[in-house]
Amino acid sequence: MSPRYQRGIRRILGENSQRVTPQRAVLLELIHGRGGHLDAHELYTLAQKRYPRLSLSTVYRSLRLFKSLGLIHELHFDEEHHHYEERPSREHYHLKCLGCGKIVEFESRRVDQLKKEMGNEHEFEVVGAEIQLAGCCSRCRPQGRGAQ
Amino acid sequence: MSPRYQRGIRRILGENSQRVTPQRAVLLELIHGRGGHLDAHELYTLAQKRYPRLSLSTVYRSLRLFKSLGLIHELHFDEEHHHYEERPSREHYHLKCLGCGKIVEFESRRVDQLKKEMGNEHEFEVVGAEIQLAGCCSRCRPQGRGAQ
DNA sequence: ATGGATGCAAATGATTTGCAAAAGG
DNA sequence: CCTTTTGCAAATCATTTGCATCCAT
Repeated sequence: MSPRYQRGIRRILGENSQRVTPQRAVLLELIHGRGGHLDAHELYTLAQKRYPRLSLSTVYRSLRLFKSLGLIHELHFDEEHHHYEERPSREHYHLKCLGCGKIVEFESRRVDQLKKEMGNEHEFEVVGAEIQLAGCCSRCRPQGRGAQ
Repeated sequence: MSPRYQRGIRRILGENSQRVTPQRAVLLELIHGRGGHLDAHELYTLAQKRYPRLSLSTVYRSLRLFKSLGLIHELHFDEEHHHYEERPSREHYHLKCLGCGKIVEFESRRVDQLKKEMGNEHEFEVVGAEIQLAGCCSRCRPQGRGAQ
């Protein structure tokens, strides 16, 4: 998409002696462009519109590569498959509505405190946190807002 | 195992008009007895020692039932399959060592604060949290202890 | 040119399901 | 008894892999 992003891709792949194929470029652009939390199949379907010869195995191979290079994050919701998002500049977490599936991203200083605290308490060097809060958004509650 | 636990199982299954089969009893006792975080296959192998006729489909069917009754929790680590634990009396979270795979359970008031805070901020009624911290335990670091 | 990347189809791993037989209440 | 549950095998879904061909460098 943006030439700046294209350059970034080339640099990171190149530094790791990975080739920049059109398949990889399309996939990265999709993950970058849509802020979404796509799974492999959604990504496959979307990417095929731009590159019809694309195969599903390439999607999986690319996702594994991107993950290993730290370009993307894998999310583990309460499902049988994973979802993916661009690696965020700052670690963040997810709040998911059990009614409509809407996902809200959030950050919180409390999590940093939690990581530090648990690291000390259990003698761990904590390097990452994955948090999914589950709940019901205002649209999915009859009242429309408020607590309870 | 304990007759008290047996009675608990019978009550909960009975109230939901679910039969108490030896297969289910063995599985629940395993999940209850071992504090572990077993996956379907581990559970299958262990349960087969006590009930050799057991089939893997029954394990999966039972896990789905137990989950739907709220008897167990499903954990989503960074793997292709899930793990299970007995439903804890109080919600807790997990800290996993990337070196040896050791899992430490923890609770923290900070998480309750986080849930409340995010609920207000995003107009969600938050009903649950799943948290996995990843890190390196003292045994898996050369220094043996201390931070960084 | 040439080694890594892809497409395809087949393999694998995790989980679900159809169905007849077994068994809990 | 009668309905639910089970075991088995086959089906399904997610993901990986072997291999001949293709293509980015």
